[in-house]
Amino acid sequence: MQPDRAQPDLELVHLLRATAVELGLHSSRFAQQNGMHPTDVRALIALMDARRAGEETTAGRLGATLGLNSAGTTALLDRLERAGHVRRVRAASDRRKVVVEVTDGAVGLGWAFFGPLIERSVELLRGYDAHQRAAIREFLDGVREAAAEGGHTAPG
Amino acid sequence: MQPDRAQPDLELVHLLRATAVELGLHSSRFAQQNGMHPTDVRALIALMDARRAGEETTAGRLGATLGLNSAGTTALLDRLERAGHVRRVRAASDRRKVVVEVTDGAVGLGWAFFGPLIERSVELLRGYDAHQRAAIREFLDGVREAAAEGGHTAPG
DNA sequence: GGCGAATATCTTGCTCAACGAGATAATAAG
DNA sequence: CTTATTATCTCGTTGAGCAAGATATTCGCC
Repeated sequence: MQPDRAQPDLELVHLLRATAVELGLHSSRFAQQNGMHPTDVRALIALMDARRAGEETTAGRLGATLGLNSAGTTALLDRLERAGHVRRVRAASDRRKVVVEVTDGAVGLGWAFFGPLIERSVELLRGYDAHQRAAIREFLDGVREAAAEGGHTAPG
Repeated sequence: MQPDRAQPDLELVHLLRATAVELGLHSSRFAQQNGMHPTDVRALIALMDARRAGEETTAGRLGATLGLNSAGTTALLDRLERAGHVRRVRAASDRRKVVVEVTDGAVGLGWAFFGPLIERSVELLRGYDAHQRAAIREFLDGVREAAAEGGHTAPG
């Protein structure tokens, strides 16, 4: 297991890592441009993912997804609400619960920033045939699973 | 540009993002298992990358890479040195500079944790032909470049 | 060779995200 | 109606990172 084998496959693995890093930095820029912290962006993404899946997100569930304790989750929601990115709504069914709703403004902000990147990615994918897309899908899914082994943070 | 189009290409973009997130969480677990913070792991990775490329890394250069100011960089190096992951060595040519060296222990720690994931990734890649690998490489590289482009402006 | 400017790192004092512990409010069980 | 459970919030503390400035080394100039 030498660290420096000039192997084409290893180069691709490094490229995947570099891409992951660059995506993280892209999110950081979004955070900084809007006076937010990385955690705030992660929270908004988690909330939008849940919304896309048609699920309600409570404060506790969001905190668990992000790996925050209750105090941190409260502070996070305070920041996001103060900035107008989310609304706290007491659940009608169980009034202990606080359902977190993303505002339209935050959704628009996210699309304006991440939209171009997503569109560019889709455009890139159009250039490949079914065989190639299957390879991309399988490779990414395989790496994702391998990385997820040994500790699970429940997705939304 | 609706957020919820059930489009195969969009699914692949989401998969890439999910993979990037999972790789980030994998690094976080490494950090937590070794009593480190995310920044410390980023620093070690940057140092090992530089070493792989045969470059010396000074304190200032490392801080610039990570986006830390000098105070933060000093504190980071204090943590890493206290934990035995790096050594500070005054450069012989310019004794103002501090060259940061990763210890063998830290390298071993990193390989023990990230090695299996890298090997699994290489193994996955062996299953694809040149055509498919080219697609993976081009797609990842294209997304990386798109994400690296700074000029995305959010609406006011 | 000595002096001031430039460079690289470290020190000090502060801010704020996140933690632990526990309070408060609402629901569920007996 | 009383007690246990669940969901969120409050209070006090820790520590990563920042801004500003101190310290140490090198370079340019004469």
